[in-house]
Amino acid sequence: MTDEAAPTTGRGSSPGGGPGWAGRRADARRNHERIVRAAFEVFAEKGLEATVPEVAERAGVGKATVYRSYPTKADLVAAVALHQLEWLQERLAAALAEDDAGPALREALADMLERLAGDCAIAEALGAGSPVDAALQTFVDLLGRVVAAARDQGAIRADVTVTEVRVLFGGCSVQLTKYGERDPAVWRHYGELVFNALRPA
Amino acid sequence: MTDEAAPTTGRGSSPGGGPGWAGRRADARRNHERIVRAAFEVFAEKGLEATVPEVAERAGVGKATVYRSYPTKADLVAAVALHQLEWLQERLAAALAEDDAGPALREALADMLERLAGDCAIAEALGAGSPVDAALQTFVDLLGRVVAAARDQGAIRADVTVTEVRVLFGGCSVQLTKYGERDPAVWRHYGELVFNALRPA
DNA sequence: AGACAAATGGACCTACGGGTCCGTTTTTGC
DNA sequence: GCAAAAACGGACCCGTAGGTCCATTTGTCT
Repeated sequence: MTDEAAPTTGRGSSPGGGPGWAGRRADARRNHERIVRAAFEVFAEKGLEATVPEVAERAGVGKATVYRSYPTKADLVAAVALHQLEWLQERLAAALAEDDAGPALREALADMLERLAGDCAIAEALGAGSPVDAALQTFVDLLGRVVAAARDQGAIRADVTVTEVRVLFGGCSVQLTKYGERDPAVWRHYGELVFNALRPA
Repeated sequence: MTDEAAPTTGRGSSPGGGPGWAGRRADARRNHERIVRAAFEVFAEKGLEATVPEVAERAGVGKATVYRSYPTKADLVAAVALHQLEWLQERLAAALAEDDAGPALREALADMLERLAGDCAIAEALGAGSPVDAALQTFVDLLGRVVAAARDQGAIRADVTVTEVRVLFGGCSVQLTKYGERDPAVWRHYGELVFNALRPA
């Protein structure tokens, strides 16, 4: 049953792009759309503790329909997180292309946190042992390169590690979510704080 | 005798030296000790997701015995968190007594994180909506005073808020726990990073 | 030692969430 | 319009964890 449709490792969750979705029935594709959107909303509002039935109800479909597209809850989370991760990676790639690595990192951090405002799912999934470990690796690699560039230019301390940035960045996400902070401007501000933490003495 | 001291349905979920413990049987008090210690260990190792049966087993007692002292799991968590919170508050009080507010804050942050190394329970409970809200208020008040002092002396930026410190501090705790970092020295280092984030431009 | 209350712990109940099954409905190709 | 295939979704199973009950044990007091 269900051949390549089930993204066991969180694969072709992007609608319209996956070739595996070619032969699918129209209503199936439509429902799939709604499920992803519902999952994003629900996880954003209530965190990863939100239940699959909850997502199903929000999407207006049955539990089984959700499980057909995503065999396990982790797959569903991964799909949502992956969507955001892609955006973050693009943002980091853009930062990497800039000349002044310091401001590039600073703005990237602010932009990324602003983007994550109110999105528990990715925030919690950014930690270790998440269901998107593979994709996370790419993200971390990119982040590492941006950090290295800033370090080489002396914009941040010479002993700053990617892990440090990750911890501070992820920590802010989780905490802001916990506090129910929804204002993107505030999230953005924390991006600057994180950058400040890295500045040379 | 000993009938005057709340014979049945003990109820009191907040032990810890209260007068209500006077007439208790010796073994009861001893078990209670073990339960608290076990809860601390288990929560520290596995986070708040650890189960009550797990704590009971570690303590070498039955589930019901745990529930007799702490009617609900939240009470148990609160007891453990409270213990750590007291230490943190004392540390902040000490910082408040120092002259140089900047270094005082910096060292306090480092000491506190060092103390929290590997202790998921308090880390997770430090967020909003925790079962120790009341005690947390005191903690936040104290932290606020230390921050204010540092701010007044120009050791940190003039627009730093307690919330910012709390978010960064709590964020580090949660993330470091998630990553399984156990080295107190590393935790300590993050305390310095947090302080750095607050420095004036 | 003996008796009584305090304390214990294993059996038990219940709620809930992840995940599956299968009869029914909807698309689609002819 | 019709049949086959695809998709649906409500009913169902199961494991787990919070919380309760009561027969039995154990400490304490005389």
